[in-house]
Amino acid sequence: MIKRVTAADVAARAGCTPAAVSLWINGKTAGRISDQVGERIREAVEALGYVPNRTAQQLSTGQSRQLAFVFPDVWYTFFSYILDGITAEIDESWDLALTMPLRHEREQGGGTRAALQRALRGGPAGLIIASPEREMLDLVPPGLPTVVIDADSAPEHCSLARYDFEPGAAAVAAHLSAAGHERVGYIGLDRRADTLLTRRARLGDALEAHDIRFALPDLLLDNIRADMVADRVSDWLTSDVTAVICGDESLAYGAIAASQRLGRSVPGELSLVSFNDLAPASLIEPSLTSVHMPTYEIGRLAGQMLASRVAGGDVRVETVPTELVVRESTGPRAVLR
Amino acid sequence: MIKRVTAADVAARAGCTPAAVSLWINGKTAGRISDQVGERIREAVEALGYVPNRTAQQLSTGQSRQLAFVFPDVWYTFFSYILDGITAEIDESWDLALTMPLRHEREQGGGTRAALQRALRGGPAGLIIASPEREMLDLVPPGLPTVVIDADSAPEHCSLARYDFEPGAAAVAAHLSAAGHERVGYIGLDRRADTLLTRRARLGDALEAHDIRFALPDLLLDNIRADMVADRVSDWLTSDVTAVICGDESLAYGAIAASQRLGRSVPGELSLVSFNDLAPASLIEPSLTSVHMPTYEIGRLAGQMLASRVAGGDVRVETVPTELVVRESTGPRAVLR
DNA sequence: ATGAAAGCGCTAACAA
DNA sequence: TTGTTAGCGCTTTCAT
Repeated sequence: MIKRVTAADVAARAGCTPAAVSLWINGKTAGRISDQVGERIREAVEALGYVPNRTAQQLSTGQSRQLAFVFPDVWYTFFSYILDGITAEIDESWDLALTMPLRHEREQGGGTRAALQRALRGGPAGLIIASPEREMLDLVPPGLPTVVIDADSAPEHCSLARYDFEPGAAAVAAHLSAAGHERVGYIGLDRRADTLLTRRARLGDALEAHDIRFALPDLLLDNIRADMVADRVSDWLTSDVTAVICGDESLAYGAIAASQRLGRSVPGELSLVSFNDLAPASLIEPSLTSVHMPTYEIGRLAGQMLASRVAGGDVRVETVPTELVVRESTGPRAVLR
Repeated sequence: MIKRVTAADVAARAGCTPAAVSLWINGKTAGRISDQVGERIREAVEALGYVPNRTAQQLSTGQSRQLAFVFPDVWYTFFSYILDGITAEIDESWDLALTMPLRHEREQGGGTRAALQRALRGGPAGLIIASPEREMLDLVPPGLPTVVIDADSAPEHCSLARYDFEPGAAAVAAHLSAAGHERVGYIGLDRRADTLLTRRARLGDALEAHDIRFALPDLLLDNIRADMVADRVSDWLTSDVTAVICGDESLAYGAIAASQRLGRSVPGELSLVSFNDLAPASLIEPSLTSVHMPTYEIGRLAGQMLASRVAGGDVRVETVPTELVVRESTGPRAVLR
């Protein structure tokens, strides 16, 4: 760490004690610091460019001004939306420490537990965990204000902001059914995250209610890079299905590419639906029919919940609905050769 | 912060002093701690679940295990690539604290200075700053190991990893010239970042060498959201130009949408080129002709440079070339009505 | 209204 | 080889 100006330096210049500087800095000046001394301190702080040492403050008070945000993968724009929501709700007195699996941790699968552990050792005052995996949440110290985003459930002592996938999934099923589809396939992410498993489960229920069945075993991928997805999809996709549902938007881009490479046009010869619906969904060609998840909103919600929690408020659980946005990537069931 | 087990607790149980615990924890046991005491400490640490308090360590040693990464905007996937590169080069003993402008800071323009200040008060051992603005770098304390990414220049005491835009820009000019374009327009981002200004400057030089001129005043935007970009482009684009160059890929998506909305097909009636070339460039329709910037590689480079700098190595400056990737969004000059 | 002093949990220099 | 002591920079309680 770099040698910096300390409260003692300021005190020396202002002709008072470090304690007075502390009081003044923290605005606890009422009935404690006279105006003259206050003014001298102000001048000295200004002149010396004094900035309190957070580490010392933290050690002294036992309170950190750091909020930690743990998320599984840098590659999902999804987390940009959440982050944007969170930062809209917290003020500049907080430090936001983002923690994600390191590259080698990700390569050997997951790494989110390790990421959480690293986040914890920074001694945060509050914690936000996005799209956690099953085995992670038991690491969260009870007593640490925590909000979990995008999971079915969380420990008692954690606030929770989650999606209700039921309406979105029901709409997908109704939409595909109306278009005559009866045999579909599912492409998912190979991670044990609540949110992913639930999307699949709600979808399964909804499709069953419409007598639509999965005609291929699910394709589970561990990577969302479009080119890698495209390769795997090419080997998997057969003429057994007339529609494919992707558990996440990121997978759909590769699926579209693969489908076209195989000579099956979208939506002419294959319909494609996804979950997530971020900005690119409406930009690609064909634009993507997708279950919209209000992600910026859930980020704001999480930010609010954490702020209130850290301030001593109660644990809250909020659920926001999803809905289907129909675009160009779905159409009537193809007549198969 | 949660009440935790301290070294004193461990010492009490092991029948030694806190100092011995510290030595043992830090592996400085040679000739200092006997095997018997060491074993008792090990047992006590184990039984009590002792984890050293980072804050106290940091205050005591003056050394933090935190690396700070400052970047201007969550919305650029660009930074995901960099982050991916950085995390490939650092090990788990480091905490990586990401800092970006808060939402309200961004709204009133920039906020990157504020973000840097927030990063600094965490007392990082090293610093990476991506795509800085002109007035930021003077805030960096000399003596703090720092690497600047994606800027023309940096203070003496900072390492620098930058792009050479000259080859990319030259290729753009040659490509457009060969296709017969003579009048073009430029869409940029309204931020005083070196990288953006330099892209524009190198492009200007290169086009001039090919007698291609800017037939419209540059359109400078403060937002990269495709829908907002599209609106502004619609008002700006005229038949004076047959090709448009975007300073960043993110702008091109909106530009394509706007162009098509105005009834000018791409590339039939308008050619489009961008800088940056991230994954979506090859996925959208038409795929984007773009100046490729090796961003993951520059992230790794930065990670290496910082690691070596923190370990006492020298300041380094590295420059990586850019190159044009020709795809579908450019074609022969349109015959204008 | 002000100053002195203790202590947060750890490390490092010192003495024993 | 071990134990003691003095800080790191700040906050806070207690005298003055």
